[in-house]
Amino acid sequence: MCNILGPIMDNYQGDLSDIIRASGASYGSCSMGTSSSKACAPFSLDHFSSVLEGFNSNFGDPFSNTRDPFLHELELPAASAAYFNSTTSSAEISSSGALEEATCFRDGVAGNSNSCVLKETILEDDDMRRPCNSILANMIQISPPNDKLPILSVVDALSRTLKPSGVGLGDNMTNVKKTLEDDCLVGNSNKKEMQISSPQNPGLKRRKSPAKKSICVPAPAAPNSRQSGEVVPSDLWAWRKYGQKPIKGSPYPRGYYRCSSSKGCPARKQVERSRTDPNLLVITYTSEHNHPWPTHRNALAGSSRSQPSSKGNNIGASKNSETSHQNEEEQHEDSNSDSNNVNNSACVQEEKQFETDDGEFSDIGLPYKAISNVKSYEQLDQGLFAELGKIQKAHSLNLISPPQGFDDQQRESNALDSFHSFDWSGDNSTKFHLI
DNA sequence: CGCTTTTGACCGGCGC
DNA sequence: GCGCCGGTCAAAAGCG
Repeated sequence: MCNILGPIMDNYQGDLSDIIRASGASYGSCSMGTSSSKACAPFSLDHFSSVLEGFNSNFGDPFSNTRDPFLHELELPAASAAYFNSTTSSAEISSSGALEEATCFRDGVAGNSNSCVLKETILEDDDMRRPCNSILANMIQISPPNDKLPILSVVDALSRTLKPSGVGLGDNMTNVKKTLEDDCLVGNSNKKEMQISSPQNPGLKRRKSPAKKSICVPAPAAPNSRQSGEVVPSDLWAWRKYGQKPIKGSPYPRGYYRCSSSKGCPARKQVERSRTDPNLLVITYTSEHNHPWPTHRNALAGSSRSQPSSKGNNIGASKNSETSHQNEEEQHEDSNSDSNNVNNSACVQEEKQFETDDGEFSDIGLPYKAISNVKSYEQLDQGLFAELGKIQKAHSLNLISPPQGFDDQQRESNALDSFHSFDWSGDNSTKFHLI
């Protein structure tokens, strides 16, 4: 499962940010330690901190600023996207460039929704057919090659950026490079299950639209659980719900949220359950924050309101975990007690693997030692995510006021962001899932 | 008081 | 032009 770069590079048609995101997935997969993670090299703590640093600077979503350092410089001519499930090597391709619906994969295990997909959609003008880029957990999306940036230089840059602390990743990157040489640069992009539709779609006309990124995460609670409300995975931004609409073709309404951290912030997000898998939430981020991410959430009042006494059709309305840690804790407790919560069970299983396997990563630099001795999974969570929170907190200041020497290379490191804009300290089922 | 959620109304884009 | 649909607005009410 760790070897994510393999299927990517076998079919590589993307740009640097794609590779970096792929590496982010690999990072997440490897460092958390599963039975298959031995093949992956550990990352240094510096790298991990950089990853955390990069999480929060723009979108509330995990991949907000990953696009900027590269895609803003590159004018990619076309877009097609592949969604990889590294577990099964299956892939779906989309060339539309527009987000129709986030695709949620399962890893083949019934009821185990630990595979998440993120799509990024950038629609800027009528001719714009830019790549959709994303990874989350073991799901990877790649996009077409950029003829202005040689792929090998992309890999070189990635090799520098990843700062592997061991030899394994370096070897992996070498393999990546070789794979690119062997496959991609000679135009062999049709492998495995991958089906790449033509990126050229001259007749396609789209209206102007802000960048959109969509992420699919396990729903913290089933719709029919004790809490009728949608529990949205929390991130570090404060969001205010401003609307909810039933969506045609979906039995679940879509909630509309805007950033309440700063007045006038254009950031928006939409949250809805996947119509194909109610256990998954599709979160679509629109526009970017125009302010640093908040050091504290200023949205507390009214966030812990009790459920409405009537109008039971308000799926996704009565409880919002976005700004309420109390809600998150309740949800945590709820999901722990819900034996039918398949997401939770999947998470527990992964954490158990991690707990018994931490010796493999004693030199990683991540706070594994603090985790290794905990007894319960809850303690495991608290230990890990408390440490992550410390790192995150420490680096938040840098985000607000970047230190001198915050150069392009560091931004590249930040571009390796991945997962932490979701609240890792609350709901068990919404945490970053170990792979 | 300041924030939230809820929810019907409103608006604009799009297809016919 | 009309209807559908998605996105937003704003008033009402609740919470801390």
